[in-house]
Amino acid sequence: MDYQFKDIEQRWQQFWAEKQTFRVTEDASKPKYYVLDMFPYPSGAGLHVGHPLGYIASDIFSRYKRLKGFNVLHPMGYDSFGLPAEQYAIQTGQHPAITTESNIATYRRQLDRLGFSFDWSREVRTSDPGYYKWTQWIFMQLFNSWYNLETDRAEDITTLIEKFNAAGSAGVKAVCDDDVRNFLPTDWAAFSQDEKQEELLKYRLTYLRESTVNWCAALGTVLANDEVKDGFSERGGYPVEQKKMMQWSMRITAYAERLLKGLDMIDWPEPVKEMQRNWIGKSTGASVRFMLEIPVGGQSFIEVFTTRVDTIYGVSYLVLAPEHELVPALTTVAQREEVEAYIARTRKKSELDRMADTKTVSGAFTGSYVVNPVNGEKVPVWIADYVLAGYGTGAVMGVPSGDQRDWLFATHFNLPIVQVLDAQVNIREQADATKEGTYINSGMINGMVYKDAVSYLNSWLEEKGLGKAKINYRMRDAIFGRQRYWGEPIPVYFKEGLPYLLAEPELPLVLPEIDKYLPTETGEPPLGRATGWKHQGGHEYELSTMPGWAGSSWYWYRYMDARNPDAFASKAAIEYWQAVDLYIGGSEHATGHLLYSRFWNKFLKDLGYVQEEEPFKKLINQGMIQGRSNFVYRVVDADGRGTNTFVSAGLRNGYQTSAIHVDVNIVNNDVLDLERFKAWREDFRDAEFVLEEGKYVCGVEIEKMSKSKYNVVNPDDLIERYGADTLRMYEMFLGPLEQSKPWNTNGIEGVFKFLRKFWRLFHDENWNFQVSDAQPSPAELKSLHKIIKKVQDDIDRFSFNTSVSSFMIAVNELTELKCNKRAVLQELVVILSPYAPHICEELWSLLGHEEGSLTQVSYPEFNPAYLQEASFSYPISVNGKMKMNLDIALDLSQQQVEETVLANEQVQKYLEGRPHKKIIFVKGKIVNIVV
RNA sequence: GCUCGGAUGGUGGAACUGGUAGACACGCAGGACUUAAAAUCCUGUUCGCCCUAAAGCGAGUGCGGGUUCGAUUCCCGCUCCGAGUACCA
Repeated sequence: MDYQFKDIEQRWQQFWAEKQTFRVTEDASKPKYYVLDMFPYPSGAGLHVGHPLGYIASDIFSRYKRLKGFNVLHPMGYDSFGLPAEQYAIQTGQHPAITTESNIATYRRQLDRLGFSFDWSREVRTSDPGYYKWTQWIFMQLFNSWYNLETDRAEDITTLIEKFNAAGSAGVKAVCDDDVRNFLPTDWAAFSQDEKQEELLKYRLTYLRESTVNWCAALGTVLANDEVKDGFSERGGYPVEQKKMMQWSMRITAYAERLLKGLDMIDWPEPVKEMQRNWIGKSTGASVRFMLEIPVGGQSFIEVFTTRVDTIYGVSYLVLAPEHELVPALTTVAQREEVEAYIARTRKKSELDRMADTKTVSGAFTGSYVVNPVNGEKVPVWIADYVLAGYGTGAVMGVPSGDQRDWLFATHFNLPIVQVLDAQVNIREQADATKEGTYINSGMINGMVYKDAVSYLNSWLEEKGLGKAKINYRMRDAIFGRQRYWGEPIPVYFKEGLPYLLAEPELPLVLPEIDKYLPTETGEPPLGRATGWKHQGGHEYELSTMPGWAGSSWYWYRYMDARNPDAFASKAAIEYWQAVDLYIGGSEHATGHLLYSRFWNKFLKDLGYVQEEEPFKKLINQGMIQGRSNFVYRVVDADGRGTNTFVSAGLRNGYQTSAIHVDVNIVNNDVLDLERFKAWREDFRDAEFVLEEGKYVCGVEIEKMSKSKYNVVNPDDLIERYGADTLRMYEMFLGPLEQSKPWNTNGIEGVFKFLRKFWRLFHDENWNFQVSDAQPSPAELKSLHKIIKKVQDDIDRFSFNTSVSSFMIAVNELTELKCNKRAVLQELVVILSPYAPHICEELWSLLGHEEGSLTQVSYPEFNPAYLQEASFSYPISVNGKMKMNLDIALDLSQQQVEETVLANEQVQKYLEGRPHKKIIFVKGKIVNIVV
């Protein structure tokens, strides 16, 4: 029979499901390999053709690894908490759980049709109470932990209490809030329970604190920094403003250094690592105290952070952020009006304006002065919005000669510019940030070089108590609460305004039913609507829920032991599977999911629950699949009204037209199917066309794939027409996995033809299955062993597109050779099976093997002997220009080759009688005659 | 502005450590089969010149230089496109 992909694919998908072919267990006799896909949020739109790209690649890799003898964990699940289902619930009243459930069913059906080798018995859903019980449990561990800088790891909060008992706050080096109290052991003992809890909260790795947050009024919730892009929410694009609120946060800053260092140990794309480095934003410098001339507001100094302490003799002013807490106290009566006006002005500027407008210099003088600690000079204190309240101390020292922003500021306000290094040039024109040369005008460091000056100043400042070396990070603690319904409830209740954890047996704290998915009348989050939802009937629960990234920050561990009711995963399972060996997903998660996951992983390691410092050993970002839109051009009449006539793209310049998106599914190779177009929309029924060469050619544009642009290509349609094996191979054939590219269905025929041709190798001209047991010829073995090696090399470097080409070459060669030898074809079936599993299973069983045993065989052994040749057709070039080919035996020496080449008549013709200077000979590669 | 990635035929792309540029496929053109169409198969297809044709000659991997017997590949300088990031002191 001809290649009946529909029957074949249905049969094997059913077979795999019934026999649970891809179910894995921890098998100590085999090496393990963990292949993970970023699990999807099940949106209502279902999968488009771009989504499976990464899943296909990871599936090929998983199947290949199995053939190579690995015990492969390859699971799939759903990140099923999230905003869209909740927005839908607000509009329709439908419970998000119901929407989510039906979306998951659609996803599952679509995934199943692609023939993936997932172990579905390990499926997870983040919105399942059996799953989020453990998300809540991890939250509780974080609440019960603090970060000890002496041991450089998270520890149980009890070790902190012991330290307080033994030596008070002085005995503790921790990552904590800025406003921790100083106390003696006796003070600690005298604190009330509430006071103790309040103090401990400043140390916990998840904590409640009044913080400035990104408030998105339209979504009714706060957002983390990575969920905000250019002042708008990443989801939905609504405006975001700064607001002070009591919020749960995660002390991710405690792990800043380890998150940074860990990047050097993992095999990730450099851009992702670079983005994380920038996000963490480490800078090495010093904090320096400038004493106030007159102490104000209980403060006697202003602290600045600088990366160039060596330029401190060049300071001609200090600048504070307009929001800096000392500004009101520092402002003198004479300057009050100007300062207040300036603050009012900056406040009015939105975040966006402030970012867009980086050119204009602005600021105001407070009227106060500080003293430069190194030379006792009087330094004026200004405020300006180029200093950010949120970074460092919110105050900087202005060194106009070394920093361009300071230079612009000083020039604008006529402040002095002092040269500090003899190597600085042109500082009248612009700042020179060089570190070269030796110091001048710089008191005690005059004549020193950069390195010495920095360490000298740092120790001098530290000795005097006026400053010290300091490392600063740009990364902030992550806001962890969301004022939304469809997320994990935070397992906390309040007593006397202080948060307390639930007891472990009370988990999971299940999301309560509510009447409407909106905030309460008093502005509380939706959970405030739940009636009678109180801890043990008395205390208020926390009403915000966890953010979207909570459930995805540890899910790879749940796959290891997905149904365990007693632990997030058993110790044995974690010890066996360890970490993810290959992780495939989109680069949009570079600073969100991938950073938070690394953070939680390190935390779980500190507590001894997991062993690996880094969760994802190798990461690959699959490229985005963009949409490719097609257009028709409607002729517009003199009044600007659309007519009933559509002109082909090549002729549209002769007309006044308007471009209309046309469904890409009724266009083939940019040629419009006229009948289907007329049937597509009622108003096009009587359409008339101006054709070119008898065809209507559509215009093309690359855009995002979306319904409104009619450019969505659904995998189901393609599977219907060509089958899953064709689609799988075509998606790989499109180009390198990591490259972004527009989807174009043109060309899928080529892959389909290939599979038919492959099928035909096993059949005679009447489609009867027929293979021969005869010995393969050397040419056939050569083809086979070429592909054995090629595919193995390609998969090892994730170059799936090139293997598809090689398969085509192999099948072309074998067709040419009329090869139907079992010994060759059988091996070929194994090699192709990761790419096109259905057809290969079918042929495998037709070859007489036990059904389904294809997944247990080994990848064929490569034998280089079959590729060895006696001679090679050398390209002969003259002065590096290829002229001709010449067949020469491979075992000849350089001298023999030279003689052979020079003796050749045609070669002599190219030399035109010129004597050769030398002959370059690279065995098996090239002969180059230099004249 | 900074960081990263990219640029190869009409199109997607290949060329892995410097060694025959354009594999493989799409599209297109021509042909076979067919009453016809579809499907299938065969041939050609980087560009230019020359030509009935065969053959030949020249140019060619964004642009300009360099290293080398030899450069899509390495180095220097630029142009354009894409992504991320942005007063971070």
